[in-house]
Amino acid sequence: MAAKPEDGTSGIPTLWTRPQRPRREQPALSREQIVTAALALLDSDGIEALSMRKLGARLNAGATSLYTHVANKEELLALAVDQVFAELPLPETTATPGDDPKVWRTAVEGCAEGVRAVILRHPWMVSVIGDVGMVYFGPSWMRLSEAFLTLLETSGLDLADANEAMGVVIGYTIGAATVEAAWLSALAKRGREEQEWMEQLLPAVVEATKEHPRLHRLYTTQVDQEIAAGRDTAFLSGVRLILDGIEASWAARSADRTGRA
Amino acid sequence: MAAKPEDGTSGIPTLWTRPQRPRREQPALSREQIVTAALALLDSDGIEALSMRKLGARLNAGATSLYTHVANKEELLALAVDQVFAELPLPETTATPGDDPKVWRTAVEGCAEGVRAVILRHPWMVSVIGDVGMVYFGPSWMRLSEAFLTLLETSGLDLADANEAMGVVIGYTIGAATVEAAWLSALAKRGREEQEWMEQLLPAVVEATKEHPRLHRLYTTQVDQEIAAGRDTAFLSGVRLILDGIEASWAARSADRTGRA
DNA sequence: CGCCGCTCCGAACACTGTACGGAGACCGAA
DNA sequence: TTCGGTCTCCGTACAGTGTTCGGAGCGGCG
Repeated sequence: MAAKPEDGTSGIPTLWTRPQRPRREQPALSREQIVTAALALLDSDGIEALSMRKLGARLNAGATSLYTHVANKEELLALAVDQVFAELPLPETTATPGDDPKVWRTAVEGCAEGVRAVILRHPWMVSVIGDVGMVYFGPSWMRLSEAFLTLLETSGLDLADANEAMGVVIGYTIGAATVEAAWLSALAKRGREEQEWMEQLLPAVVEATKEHPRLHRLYTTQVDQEIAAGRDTAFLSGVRLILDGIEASWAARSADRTGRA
Repeated sequence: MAAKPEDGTSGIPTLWTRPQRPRREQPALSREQIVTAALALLDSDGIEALSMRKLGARLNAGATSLYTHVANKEELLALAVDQVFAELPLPETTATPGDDPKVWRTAVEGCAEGVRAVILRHPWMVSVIGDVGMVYFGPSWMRLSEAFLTLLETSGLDLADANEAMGVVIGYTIGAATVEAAWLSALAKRGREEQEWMEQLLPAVVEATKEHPRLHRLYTTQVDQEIAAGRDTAFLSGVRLILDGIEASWAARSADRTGRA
């Protein structure tokens, strides 16, 4: 009875009104294209909005067409994560062993802040980072690691120490950003602003912490200034704390070496 | 024609052969029961094996019965996560301000190791921790935080500093454990042992790091001793690094206070 | 007795990821 | 030119998924 909408043909496809597939100038779909479209979808509508069908539709393609360019949804997500890390500017690596610690410290701080920012900018990453264990062998992440190690090594650490230091800084960064992003996207999902949510939730939390005096004090006195802007500086001072530790143990170790020699 | 298997009745249910619902001695299903069953399923078969139907089946119940005790799958997962953190022994809080730093340091180390261990013991947590931002208001986590803060505060930090210190340690712990667990469960999903996977994958990775000299060196020389046992000590030394930083800035700050007074 | 509230659940809905087979387009060889 | 092969795209189909809804059986209360 009714013709399909948007079709312009009668119900039964005849010889004359056949779909007329698009001419193939060039493959029309590419892995890069797919990944960037996926990224756009993820950023705008979040992780649970990404389905192969919706993604296909965005590219004017069928869902199953994607599978000629990407093995899996999982692989697609891994590619997306790597793509995100590609945004990061690499730390500059101009430090030399004699330098003021400030030089490499600020470089490391900047790097950590960059990773955190990238995660907060794409909050869906936290629901994905646990599933794609192989990201750490992706090209973008490798580039970043290499630059990071270069920075630390040219500042005087040997490779093993540099690796350890990187592990600590990156570990902290990922953990802190994960916690923050989880919190933020929990808020976003419920469609609240951080401020007003706090106003509504805090009383309940405070009530629930009757027998946790320290948490109670924390929430009643601290939290107002910890919101939003406070998170940035809190993160940064965490990094600085870690850098203090690294610097101290580094100093101790190189003193040990020279003292022994 | 064929009667349903296991049914013992003919095809059409008559007055006599009616299902005979189980008598209701007591509600037969409870939130706790559901959560523990979910935990068992998650631990044995991983995150993607948990579906409401399978979980129901394990409890000799229909899938939809679960919804009278739990609002969502998401809420169920949040409960499971909280349940897992309930496993943790709380740190002992017997430190006093004058004590040898070793006292609170080892307590903090133990606490961090506990959190990490719990995550590694339930690797599915990492695919879930990013989605349930509210865990940090769950009772178990609150208990843990309170104990942690108590420990630090009775050791001489004021609450704000204690909170910052806790943030750093916990952040690092979650991040490091996330990375480890993601890696481990990526291995597990492919059904390989860590050792043999390394043997197969490493050459490829080393090959892929031709233009990343530091990563190259790292993988060719370091990795063998970083496997398995090495990860524990690597994590611990990371925590120690952080504690160095905390202790230093703590000393500096209290010196500042007494000097000023 | 009727009525309410609670628990359990079968059926159904709207979607999901992905395997498969086929259709058309391109290209190089015969 | 024609033929075969390869590559890309995709309609269909399958085996699930989370969740809603209406109803059924039950216990207890009036």
